[in-house]
Amino acid sequence: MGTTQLDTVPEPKYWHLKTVLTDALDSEFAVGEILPNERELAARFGVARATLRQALEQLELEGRLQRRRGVGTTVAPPRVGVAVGDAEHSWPGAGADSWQPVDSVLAAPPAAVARLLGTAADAVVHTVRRTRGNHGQPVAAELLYVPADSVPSLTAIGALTGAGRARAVLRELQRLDLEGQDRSVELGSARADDAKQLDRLPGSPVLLVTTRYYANGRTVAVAVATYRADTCKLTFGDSGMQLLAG
Amino acid sequence: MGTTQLDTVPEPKYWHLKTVLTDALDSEFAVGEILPNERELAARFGVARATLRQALEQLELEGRLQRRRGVGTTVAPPRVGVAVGDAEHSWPGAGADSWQPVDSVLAAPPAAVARLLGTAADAVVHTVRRTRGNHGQPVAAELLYVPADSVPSLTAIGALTGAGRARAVLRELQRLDLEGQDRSVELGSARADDAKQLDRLPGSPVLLVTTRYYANGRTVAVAVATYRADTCKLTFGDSGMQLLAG
DNA sequence: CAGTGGTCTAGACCACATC
DNA sequence: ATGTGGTCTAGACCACTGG
Repeated sequence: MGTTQLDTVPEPKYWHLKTVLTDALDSEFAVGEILPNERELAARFGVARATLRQALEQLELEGRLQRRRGVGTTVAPPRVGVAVGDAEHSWPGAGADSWQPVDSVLAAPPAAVARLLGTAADAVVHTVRRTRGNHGQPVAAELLYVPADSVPSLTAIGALTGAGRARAVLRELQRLDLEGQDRSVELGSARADDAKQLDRLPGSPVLLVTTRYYANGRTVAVAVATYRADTCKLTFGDSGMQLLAG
Repeated sequence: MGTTQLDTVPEPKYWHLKTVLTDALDSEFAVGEILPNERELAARFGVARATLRQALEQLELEGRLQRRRGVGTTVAPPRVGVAVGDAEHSWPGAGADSWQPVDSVLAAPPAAVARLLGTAADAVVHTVRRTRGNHGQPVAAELLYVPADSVPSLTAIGALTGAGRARAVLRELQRLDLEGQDRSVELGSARADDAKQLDRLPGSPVLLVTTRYYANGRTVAVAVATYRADTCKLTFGDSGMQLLAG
């Protein structure tokens, strides 16, 4: 007789709290405004602080809130769209993009990267670090892995350090004939060094964008970019989008 | 004298725990194996259960673990690559894809979708629900929003229900001349209904893929797909990738 | 039924930012 | 020095799965 499921499972408190807070954020708070502190919010809703925090955590995950230790919890602005596939098949650092080279060293990449590159697990490769900003805020940190034999004409690099060395590697890469590239996006948590560059705590959720560059019939470079998941919305596709995107 | 930063900040316990567990997963456990239960693991490491759970949570976020209430915590298989941009510019449901239409109703879309479609906030649109599976496991749930005037020749739909109705809407859409599309990817948390379809708890982390379809010089449809963030790695780009991907 | 993970509490102390 | 969010504890009970 079609009893629609009423008096069904009791909704968890933190889940209900989340909806209440979401509505409040929509109607009563302006972007950038500081919320009451966690102890007061918990008291106001009659829950333990840990429960309140569980709700805040989800809201931060959804990009609605921003929490900073020692400061407070603020209402986050809508996520910024960050173009990831704006130009089809282009080398990193080509033209004027929003990336900034930081430095470069020779180091053994993580096992997963070595597998993609087809190099031995302990082989060292050029490792270029870049960061990407948006309106003054850091949004991404990237490590680009380039085996030495991908850029054979790169010589006399020993004398270079820092950003200069990073630029030298990118320059050599751009001389190759890019045959293709592909990407994957997955969820991860920020490693300690990336977290510092992104101004977040270690372990905060990030979007990992892995790009593989093909030339000469093989994989010549792999880039792993770490985007702040709380503030970023990655955009792909036709250039027309950014103009219309809300 | 180059004192490398020793006795620096005390690493949080859950962070250290995560590292230890990660190493253990790499060396001592096989995919699918069941870990000791949380109370025992906590005791074994000499921490409170809540602290242990904080570490497990992150590992689940990274796709290393899978936790199921009433069952236990198991070692997760590597993330499956799910093609999102495999075919350039194609209508949903065109050809043989891994999506399965579920049903379709007329309903008012969320405000954010209405904004993308350029419809009034309370205007109803065709809302098609589809699900996507991979090796028998559900990986994504999608809601496709199609304003009625995007498919003017769609008539006599009132008699249809369920999957048949969903297919009818998709069929009409495919008759249009697709001019372009673009996508965005962001982090979200699963709504209650999506969570049920994905066999997850409400609030679990998901990747939201928003696709916008252009035809006749305007946005004719918007799709919001919800992918399980714990098990999915979204792949874009050249078709050659999937063959080589590890 | 017993055992699992999920939720919740009421405290405590710590790291950090700001004044 | 004060106030914030971040970490941690030791418990309790609930919801779910499986034999």
